[in-house]
Amino acid sequence: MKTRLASLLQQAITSLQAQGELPEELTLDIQIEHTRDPSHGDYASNIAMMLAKPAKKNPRQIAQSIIEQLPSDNDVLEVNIAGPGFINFFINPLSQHAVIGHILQQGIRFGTSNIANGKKVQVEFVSANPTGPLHVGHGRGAAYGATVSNLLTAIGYQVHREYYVNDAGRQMDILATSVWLRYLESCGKTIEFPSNGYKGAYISDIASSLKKARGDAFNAKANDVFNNIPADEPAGGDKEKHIDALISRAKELLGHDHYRIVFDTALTSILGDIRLDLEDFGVHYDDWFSERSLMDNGAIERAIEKLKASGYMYQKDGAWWFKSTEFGDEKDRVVVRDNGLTTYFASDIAYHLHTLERGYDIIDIWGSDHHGYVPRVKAALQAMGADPERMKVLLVQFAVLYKGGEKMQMSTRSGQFVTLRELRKEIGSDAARYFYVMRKAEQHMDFDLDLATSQSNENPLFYVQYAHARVCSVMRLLTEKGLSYTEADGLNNLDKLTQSHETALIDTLNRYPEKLTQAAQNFEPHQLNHYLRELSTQFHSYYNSHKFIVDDAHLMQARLVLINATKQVLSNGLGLLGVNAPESM
RNA sequence: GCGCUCGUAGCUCAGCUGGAUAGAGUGUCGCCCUCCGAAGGCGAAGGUCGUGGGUUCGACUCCCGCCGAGCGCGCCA
Repeated sequence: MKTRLASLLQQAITSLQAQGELPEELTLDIQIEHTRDPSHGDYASNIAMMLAKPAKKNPRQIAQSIIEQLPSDNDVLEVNIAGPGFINFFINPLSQHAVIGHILQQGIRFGTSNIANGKKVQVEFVSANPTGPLHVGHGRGAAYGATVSNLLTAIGYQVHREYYVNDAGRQMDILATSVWLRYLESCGKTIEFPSNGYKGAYISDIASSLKKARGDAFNAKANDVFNNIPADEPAGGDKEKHIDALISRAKELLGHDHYRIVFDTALTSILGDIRLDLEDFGVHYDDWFSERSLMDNGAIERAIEKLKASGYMYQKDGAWWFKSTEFGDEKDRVVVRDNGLTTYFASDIAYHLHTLERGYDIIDIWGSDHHGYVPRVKAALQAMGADPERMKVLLVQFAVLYKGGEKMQMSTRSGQFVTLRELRKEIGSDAARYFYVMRKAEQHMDFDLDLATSQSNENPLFYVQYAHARVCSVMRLLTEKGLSYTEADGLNNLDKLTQSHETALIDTLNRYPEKLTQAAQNFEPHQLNHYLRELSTQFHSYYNSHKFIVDDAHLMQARLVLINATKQVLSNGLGLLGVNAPESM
């Protein structure tokens, strides 16, 4: 309907231009919006006010001229001027009713489109270091990324969901060493556990399963382990130097093969746990991309060569630097360290290049604490001749957890955090998925555990699910009464739906496709979330003021057709959010 | 100090990319079940949109200053 009205306006303006009433040269951006106030009609355009300046005329006068030139349309009942120069359109309610038939006919596909025309895009999200279980902070990125992926798919993108696994680097070495030290403890050794090691209970679990599977294969004497290791922080030393020395010692005492076994056992165990967690959370991936594979197959080396060839690399203090400042970054960045090892940045450059080369545009979903990282990656892509616009970073603020009114501090290292698994156990996947995308992603979010766990009506998810279940309940009752539902009959009697509750509900159903499109294009699941809330509100209100199962058979079928269409849209929307639409509660 | 993000009802947050009288939920206070599920509905109260300027027909929205919050500023990832 919007595009139809825009086209009508376009025609009117064109003929006014031909008559010399409006200047020939105009850059038109015809905006049609839904009115907020029903007394302003169904749709409104501000085009007359936008034309006021170039035409050097009073907006109301322009609006009058446009209306006079407007081609007639059977579904446009009335057009008038209001306020400073708005053009308000009143639409034939019967034309709005047609949406009900569309919804029932298209079913789960209603609202989807192909406006992206199959464009390939990769959404990379969560990608937490496999050094521990996912916590509630990761949960928001998971829910957001999965939902954004669903939304993009719904408007015709070919979406590739990917988890970038940081299975290389120092953090992983710290993990492996932490496991090994716990393993030594399980062998009866007395260990002073490093302050910078991973202290979670899951480390000991991995260590004891290693002990069970391999016996004493990795055993060592405590003296050999700690001999000549610089002091830890509590002992007045440097915790970083302490842990680095322990890593070297672990590699030395275990030898390459055994160290690798400890390392891979830890990695496999934790990553397996993460995968399971995400699956249970309804978050699915097309690929789990290994950082180490980039090293093994030479992709990092190739990327570095490409950067060097671009002329934006230089050597200083024994390291290779990338001149990211040339592209607006705050400072230049090290790509190859003076010890010859590549940085995480180098891996990331190779990873992004690799993705672009496979034909995907990139959507990275990162915690907002990584925002400073964006310019350098874009700079690298640009230096290598790629279009940085093909990479988009969506930042997600961490949710701050509250319990008993107290803010909960979280740290993976110390092992003190609420895991995603615990959260799901307490409030269920549906509530967690819904809660996480209730707010705009870059907005700080307070996640009140007491509220979410209260299972009460304070939880907005129940409200939406309840609307869906209520329709199902009505249909069950219909059957119990020995009555039947005849869709065709209902669709033939839509003109009986004239109550204000009914026209309002139909109007909201009409908005679903554009709402979905908008939510997808702006990467804003919360818009869909709010829409579903609004749709539910109108349904509940309708439910309370009118009975659906009435004596007038035609009216009853018309109403049943309307509430079934509502149920379909609720189900479609909840589905995109990764939430169940229950038949009963 | 510099950079990014953000300040909207008591609380948690929307505000359709510059439009008409700034909206929801929650909380508080009134009502509504002989009735398809009251996990519901109807109504009331609640605001200097952090603050001071600017841009224009028109600003919560765009620009600048200030105040306040979070994050970032490693040859860590």
